[in-house]
Amino acid sequence: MSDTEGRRPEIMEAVERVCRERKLRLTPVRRQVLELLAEEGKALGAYELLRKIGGERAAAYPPAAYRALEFLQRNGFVHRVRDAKRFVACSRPGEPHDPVLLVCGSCGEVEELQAADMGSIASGISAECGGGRASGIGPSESGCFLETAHAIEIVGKCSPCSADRARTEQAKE
Amino acid sequence: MSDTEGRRPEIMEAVERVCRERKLRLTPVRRQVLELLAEEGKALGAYELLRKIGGERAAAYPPAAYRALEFLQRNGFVHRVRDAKRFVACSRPGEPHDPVLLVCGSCGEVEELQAADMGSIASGISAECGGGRASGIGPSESGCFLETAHAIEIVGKCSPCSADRARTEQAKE
DNA sequence: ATCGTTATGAAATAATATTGCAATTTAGGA
DNA sequence: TCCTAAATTGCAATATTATTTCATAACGAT
Repeated sequence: MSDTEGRRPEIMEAVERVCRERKLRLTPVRRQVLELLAEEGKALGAYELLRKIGGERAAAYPPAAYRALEFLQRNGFVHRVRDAKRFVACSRPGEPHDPVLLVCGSCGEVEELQAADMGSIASGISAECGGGRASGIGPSESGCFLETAHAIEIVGKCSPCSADRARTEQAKE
Repeated sequence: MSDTEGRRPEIMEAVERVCRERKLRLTPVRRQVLELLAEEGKALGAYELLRKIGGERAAAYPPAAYRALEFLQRNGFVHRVRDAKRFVACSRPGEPHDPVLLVCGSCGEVEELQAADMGSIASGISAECGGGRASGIGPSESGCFLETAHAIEIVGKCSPCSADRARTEQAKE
């Protein structure tokens, strides 16, 4: 169901390697947050993580979670799912890729796709001003638009939720 | 700079027409919220709108804004910019289109593009299960993913902010 | 006119996220 | 080894965004 479900060891290993290479400090809190996300294999909220990492006490200390998440995000180990106000472990930590997050508007499930074409379109938008306008995206009025590390999110309805909906509609008759 | 700047009359007229056609109730609060968004021509937060629509009193009453925004959104007159936690008037109210919102991560400016190819890729993802997989996006592991009315957002850096950044970098030398 | 639906008023509170400052730890150079 | 600058953490307070609940009012179709 999820991209990272059951891949915790693999993901942790990859992240540890990257941190060694880039001399990043994967401190206990940061590691724990990442482990939780990789383990669960789904998007979790900051306060959900807080409750998990420290019992009652840490639950009252939001910045701990946000700081760890900020670090993990900045280094490409975690994606922030803005639509769902959640965070999800990256399925390809450290590797260059073009993530597209499919967010279910009903249940909040998030799936990470790798989208070559989507990425190239985004690059088209974000390429040098006036250039790279392939793919039918028109010129931006405000000119140049540089893409950052943010993932593109697409909100829709996942398979189980679509099924639920169909069942509900049917039940109405 | 913005898509709707200076287009308030045009937009209001279009929305009024659509509401008549579809028998939607464009009540005073809803109209006022839309007018503000169309007038400003940029994305505004719910509490910003609240302060504008009712002085001190209404400022204390969030649901008024959220309810109006929910109506406007549901009917395609306003886009919710989740990344920026803002709302922006749709540049093509009532018309079928494939909006892509370019959100500046620095200043929060939002620009609405019409993206035929982006739209078709999204449709590819969201088409009937197993079908419509053009454009290089692979099949979703979770199967079918139906697109909703949500706009796709791409976060980057707008032209002025890029210039600011360049100037700052230069200043450091 | 009345009934069901839809919209508004109001208070409270939930959920998410940030700021500022002090204390500590760490990495790297003198 | 010691020192220093930078990064990280602890902690309190608070800001910002969004929703829930219940009651009242307006609307629109019969």
